[in-house]
Amino acid sequence: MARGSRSAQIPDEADSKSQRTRARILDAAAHVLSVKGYAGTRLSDVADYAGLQAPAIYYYFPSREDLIEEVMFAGIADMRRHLQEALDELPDGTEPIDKILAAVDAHLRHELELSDYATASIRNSGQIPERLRTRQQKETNAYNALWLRLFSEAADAGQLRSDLEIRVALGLVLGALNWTAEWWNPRRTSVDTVVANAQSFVRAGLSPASAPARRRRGSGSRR
Amino acid sequence: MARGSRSAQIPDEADSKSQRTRARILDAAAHVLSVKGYAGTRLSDVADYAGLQAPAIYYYFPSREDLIEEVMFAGIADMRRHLQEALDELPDGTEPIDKILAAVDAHLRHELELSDYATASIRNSGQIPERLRTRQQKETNAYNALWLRLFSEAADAGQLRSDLEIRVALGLVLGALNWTAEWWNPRRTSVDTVVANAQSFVRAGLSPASAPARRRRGSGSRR
Amino acid sequence: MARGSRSAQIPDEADSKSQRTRARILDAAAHVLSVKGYAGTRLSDVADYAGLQAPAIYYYFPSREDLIEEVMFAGIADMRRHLQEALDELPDGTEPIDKILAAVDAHLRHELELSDYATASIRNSGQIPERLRTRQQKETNAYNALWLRLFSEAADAGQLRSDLEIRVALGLVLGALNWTAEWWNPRRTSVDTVVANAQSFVRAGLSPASAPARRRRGSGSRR
Amino acid sequence: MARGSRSAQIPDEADSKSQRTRARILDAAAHVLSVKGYAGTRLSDVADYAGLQAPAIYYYFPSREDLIEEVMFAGIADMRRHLQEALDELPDGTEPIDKILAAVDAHLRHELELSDYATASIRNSGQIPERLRTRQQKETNAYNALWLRLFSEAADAGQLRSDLEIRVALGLVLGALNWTAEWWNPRRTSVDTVVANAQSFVRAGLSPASAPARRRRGSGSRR
DNA sequence: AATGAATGAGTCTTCATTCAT
DNA sequence: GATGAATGAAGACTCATTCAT
Repeated sequence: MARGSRSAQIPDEADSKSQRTRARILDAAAHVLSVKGYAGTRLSDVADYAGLQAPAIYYYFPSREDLIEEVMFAGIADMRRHLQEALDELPDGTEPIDKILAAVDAHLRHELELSDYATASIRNSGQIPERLRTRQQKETNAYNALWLRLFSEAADAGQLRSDLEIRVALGLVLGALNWTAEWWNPRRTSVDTVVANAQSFVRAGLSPASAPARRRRGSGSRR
Repeated sequence: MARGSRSAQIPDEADSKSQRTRARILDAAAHVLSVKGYAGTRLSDVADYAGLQAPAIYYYFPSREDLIEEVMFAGIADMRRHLQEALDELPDGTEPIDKILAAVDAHLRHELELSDYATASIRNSGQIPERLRTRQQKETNAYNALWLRLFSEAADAGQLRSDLEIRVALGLVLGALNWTAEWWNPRRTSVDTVVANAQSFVRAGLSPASAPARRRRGSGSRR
Repeated sequence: MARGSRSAQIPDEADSKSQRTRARILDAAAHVLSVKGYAGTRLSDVADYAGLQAPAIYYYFPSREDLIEEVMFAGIADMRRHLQEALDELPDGTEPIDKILAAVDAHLRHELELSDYATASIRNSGQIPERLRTRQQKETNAYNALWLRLFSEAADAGQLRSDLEIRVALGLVLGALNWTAEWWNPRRTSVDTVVANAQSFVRAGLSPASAPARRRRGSGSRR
Repeated sequence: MARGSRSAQIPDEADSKSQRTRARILDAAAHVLSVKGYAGTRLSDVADYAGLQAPAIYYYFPSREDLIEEVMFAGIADMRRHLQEALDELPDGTEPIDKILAAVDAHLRHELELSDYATASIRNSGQIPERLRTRQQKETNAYNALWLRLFSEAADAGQLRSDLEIRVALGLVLGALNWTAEWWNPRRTSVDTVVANAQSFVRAGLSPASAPARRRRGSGSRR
């Protein structure tokens, strides 16, 4: 259930013992948050999970809210970085629709493989109090802007069906992706299968019917 | 933000003053639950929203947990009834894919127009403690079974692309629908638009490419 | 466990339906009080036991405290009346020690056979708040005065051992009697046996050793 | 009114500051319990008496019930230990009746001098809910068994009047002793006086009349 | 004469947070 | 760096009491 820690993904984050403890607390908070929700996240549970006593958390974070805010922020911030990197790696001239499929791949793999942070961030975005949202909101907007640009480019290239409204279509796609965390069972389906199905579903769901169902050239998937 | 009360939807539920108060409390709980999450739902907030004092709740429900359990259960139970009724109304001989589109219509309209219950139920299904899940779980399974049958029939009729795994595709579709509650803004998009986009997206996303994109005959939408 | 109601013992107390309901509430309160103690006595339990709803009690008593006060008062008041009557029935010239034995008989039978009131009164005398004690205190003093007179007369007649202090001896005797409610099991020992043992114990415990252990002439027991 | 703390009586119980605080809470609970009764015992009163805030109690005890259960248990457990020690100190060959008198001495002094625990235990034994009784019940049975053995030995030695039933006589004696806590006023009578009177009363009350009233040789009394 | 419905006060309990060590 | 001990604020729940019917 618990998935990879952030520090393992991000260079220059695991240094001194102190920083490692801090990371352990963040990871624990992300995990508890993704399971219990904002209001249900108790510092004692986080501390248990991190292997220390609750008051120790205060050595690293000024308050419960700050800790949670950082987890939520890291959730989308990492997601955005991950997506940006995936897009940057695409060769010039990649078709808009293939960029979208690459984004589907990046989003899903990050959500399912890498991080309680993503789940925490996704599940609790509607429940945290306003005052914790500022940084997260900006990052979310930036993330959505990335996606929106992809969709706009696809629309401009005639690769988006004309009966779809861009924003609505984007909401539906992101929903399909975000929700996987709720039902995906790694023992029944591999991540690869989920990714492949999602890409197929999204491509067909968005593309104009006239477009011959070209075999995709692996551009959106790393394997 | 607050949407229709259950009792307005369900006949024989709004009778005596007592029953109306009980319904008001349930509606309030559904609303708070959908916004604040399981652990964040305070009886005092529910009471405020229902226009009475917190202890009055105990006149109608034995405990906070019982109240919440009933909301969660009612959430999917109503959803299932709503979907079942929508399917029952379809004319014999309706194509499998059109049944799915009708289900998309029913699901979305219930979620967006009718009920905090659905949102409460959807958002909190992963957060409530085990002991509150029994009834809800059964109902959820039954609901999913309804959908699964639709997808199976579509697959048998060759109306589902062969590169899609039924269960994965279903998860993606339900995710796209469930997530709408998170981003839909009634002031920017009408429910009809969301429904139309979702139906178009789902039809195209599932159907074999060869299938000519027939204009849908309104079978899935009642308006 | 529940023993006789007061009204059955006291003439002119069971009249109209209203008065019977009032008596039922008092009896119920005495019962609950004797089992749960002062603070543990809830009006809802009293109401259950009396076969009505809690608010109905307010038709007969201004408050919980008034109800309890009346039970406590009735407890010793009845006890005193009962003892007084028993003493009044004794023939002139009854020996002081035999009067004490008659009192032992009266006290025990009232406590064990007749009344939750006595038990309630005895068990809770130390726990009720000061302001409820006034009437009860006076009655208790009067009751103790009755006993004290008996002991004084016995002392004057040389029927109390000189190494006993009157008040201490009285405390011990009343303790032996009062405590029977805590251990007596009607299925193992008859009231008659308890009374006989108590009389024997008290007579021997108080009388000067020189006094030949006369067979008692039944003066202290009516059966 | 408040009497000695347990820890003062029991070696190896007053150690670290933490243990002393725990002991203070127990002492306070015993005191409140002996005055207010089971249902009337508020954690806030206990906390006041112990000189801390109510929630601090939860640092030492999992719940109000656990705290009370421990007080009740300690009440008789200490009593039994105290009695056992007193009996163990008696020289071999002590007459059965003198053992009983020694037990009277031990019981009374513990009850009057040492402990709110005894009073709490005695007064509330009938009022606490079943689930708190398990340990206490066992200890009470063991305590009563000690006394019963003493009475049996006395009966076997012909030192108990034949018109007394052992169990009834024991009930009367323990009642006389237990009840002293209800009336004893240290400003009017010394503990020694109460003990002396009780021993005299019990010896005479139990012994066969034929037995010449030997002067007791102080075996049962410390003076 | 009695009840259904509701409330206000109070109690237990949890939990973030502090602080001395 | 971390913990044991403690606190204040808040929340669920109980219960005596009220009031309209």
